[in-house]
Amino acid sequence: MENVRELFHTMTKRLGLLDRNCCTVGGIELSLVQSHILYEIDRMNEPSMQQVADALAIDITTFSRQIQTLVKMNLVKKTPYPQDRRVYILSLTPEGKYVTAKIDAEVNEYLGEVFSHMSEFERETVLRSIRLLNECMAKSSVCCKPLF
Amino acid sequence: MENVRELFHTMTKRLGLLDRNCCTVGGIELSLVQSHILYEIDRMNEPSMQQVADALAIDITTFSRQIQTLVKMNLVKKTPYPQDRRVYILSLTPEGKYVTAKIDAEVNEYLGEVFSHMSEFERETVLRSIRLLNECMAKSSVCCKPLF
DNA sequence: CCTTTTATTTGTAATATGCAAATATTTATT
DNA sequence: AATAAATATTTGCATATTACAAATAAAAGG
Repeated sequence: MENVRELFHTMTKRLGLLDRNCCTVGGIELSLVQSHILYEIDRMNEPSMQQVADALAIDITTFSRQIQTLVKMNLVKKTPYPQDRRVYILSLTPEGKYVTAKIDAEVNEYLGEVFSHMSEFERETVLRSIRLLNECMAKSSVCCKPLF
Repeated sequence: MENVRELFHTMTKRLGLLDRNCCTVGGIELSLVQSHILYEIDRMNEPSMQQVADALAIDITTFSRQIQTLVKMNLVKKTPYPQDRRVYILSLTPEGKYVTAKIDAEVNEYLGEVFSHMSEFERETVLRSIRLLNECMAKSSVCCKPLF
């Protein structure tokens, strides 16, 4: 199957770099992990700690401390969940929303630039390919299946 | 541009998980970073410390210590470079080669399984898409350009 | 020669990680 | 209802990772 792994390796390396370069907003500097946490919280619907940690495959104890940091930075809010008092619901503060949106815009701008080197047809093909790849990864029993 | 970032986010998250799950060979447990270092050393031609660190965009001081660990684990060999005595050439020990090959096989097996959920045509399309994407990222001035 | 640049290592301090155990609360079982 | 088992989250602790600044050593330039 030729150099498939190299293809993927190159891609993830570059996308990872892009991701890393998009972690600074104004005066605030985030780690990659922190930026991913904000992204997930924004995307999920009133998630609990455990749910976000699972979605990111981060150990819950590490996650707990990361959240403490993000709360101190005033980017994340922890709300006790009345129906189950063991649980905390996570949400973004206005500042957290702003930062997350800013990062999102930056990533999208970069991706837009990358796609600007393609024709409309190529762009559609690439996006369809990634969608298909994601579906197949979800189907696969080897790795991602149990989590997503 | 729709949910492009989400598409990429999902993909990199899953590929990252796959990568993480492929770091244990026999009794040896590697961190993700260490597995990437072995991969790069294997791929590059008699690289120096600096070259590998640059390729992986790892800070050279961090890299230096990672290499010390890998040398202690008997996976990597550092050879002084006669033409420039500041430089060390990195290579894999037989054990390092074995571990690297094993990881490679495991990753490829997983990728093969993912692709098994596609038709031949889809598979070709996806691989062509990733190749194209890599080319366009290389062209882009926003992020990866200077490094690769 | 002497200064500057480059490759690598070490000092040090901050941060991240994850296992084990603690705490609090809910659910299940008797 | 009382007790046991399960779940969500936090802390203790030991280790690993990270990166800036400075040290060392060798090469290159003037």
